Amino acid sequence: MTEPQSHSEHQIDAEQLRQIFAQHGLRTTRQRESVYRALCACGEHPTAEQLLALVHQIDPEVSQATVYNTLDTLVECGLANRIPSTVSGGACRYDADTGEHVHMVLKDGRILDVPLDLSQRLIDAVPTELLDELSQRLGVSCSGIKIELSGG
Amino acid sequence: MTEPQSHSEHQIDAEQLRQIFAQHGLRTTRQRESVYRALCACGEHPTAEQLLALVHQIDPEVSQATVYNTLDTLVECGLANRIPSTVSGGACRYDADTGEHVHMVLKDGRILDVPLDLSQRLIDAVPTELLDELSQRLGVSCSGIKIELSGG
DNA sequence: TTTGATGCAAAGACTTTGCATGCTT
DNA sequence: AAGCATGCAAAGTCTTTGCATCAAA
Repeated sequence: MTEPQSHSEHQIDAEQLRQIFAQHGLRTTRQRESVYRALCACGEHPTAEQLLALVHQIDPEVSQATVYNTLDTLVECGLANRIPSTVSGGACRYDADTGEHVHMVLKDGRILDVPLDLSQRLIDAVPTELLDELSQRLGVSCSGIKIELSGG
Repeated sequence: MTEPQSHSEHQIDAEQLRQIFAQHGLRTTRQRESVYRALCACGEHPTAEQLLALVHQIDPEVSQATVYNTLDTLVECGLANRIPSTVSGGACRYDADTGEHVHMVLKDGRILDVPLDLSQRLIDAVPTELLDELSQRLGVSCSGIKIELSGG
């Protein structure tokens, strides 16, 4: 029934990753590659702690601090998204799929991806003219829209 | 231009508040009333720390721990909403307006309310049939939808 | 009077940071 | 060789909790 989503079929190989890091003035390290690979391979949206466990399966010599630092790096490079926790003080989750898509937050805290076609249709359903009107009335420009579903 | 929103013209008086607490098996205390009043009076969406400062203006004898506890209580009673921070480890913000409305998160971390009429139109723009289709495909029922805009 | 609620401080969860060492460039 | 990145542990931020005291019902 609940088939796992994985539309982040990592289109980024080692060489492209190196280039992206370089474009941001960053070095390519074994740890950064491991963290990124583990995140891409993970069907779910892991917390930093869960991700460390996954990373250790392929590279035991990575510290938790480096996972945190690297996740910040990946987010800055546009290689990952940070998903804030919905509960007080809860851990953020991370997503290697930076394409615009919708999440569904389950009661147990897990987060499912909404299939790309449905995500697109949901986002497209929001009329641009509403956002324009809003920008005018609030006096600030609207630069993004995020839709989040809840379910269980 | 950027006129402050305040469509939470606290429709709840002291007596109604008491009743709501009672319905949840909770006592009405001076601290709970103060925290709720301060939250309603606050045009912005304060953090727990900011709210303590506001509460102290009308009732200096309230502790930070009680503000945290009371905010949990208010959320459970449906008297407030918790808005998770968008940054790692950031403080949650709270909103006395529990009606369905859209938030716009500014780059500086502040959160604006989208005027009720626009919020409604944004939410209504999402087609129900898409959510139905999604529920079927993911095998979970969709119980809520949240739209968040970003701007600055 | 009987609990539930508070205040304080300590503990807990999550994340960041300082510094010496190592590795990428 | 130069300097960024790592690992470790400590510190920092936000939130919850244990326990004695207080107050609502």
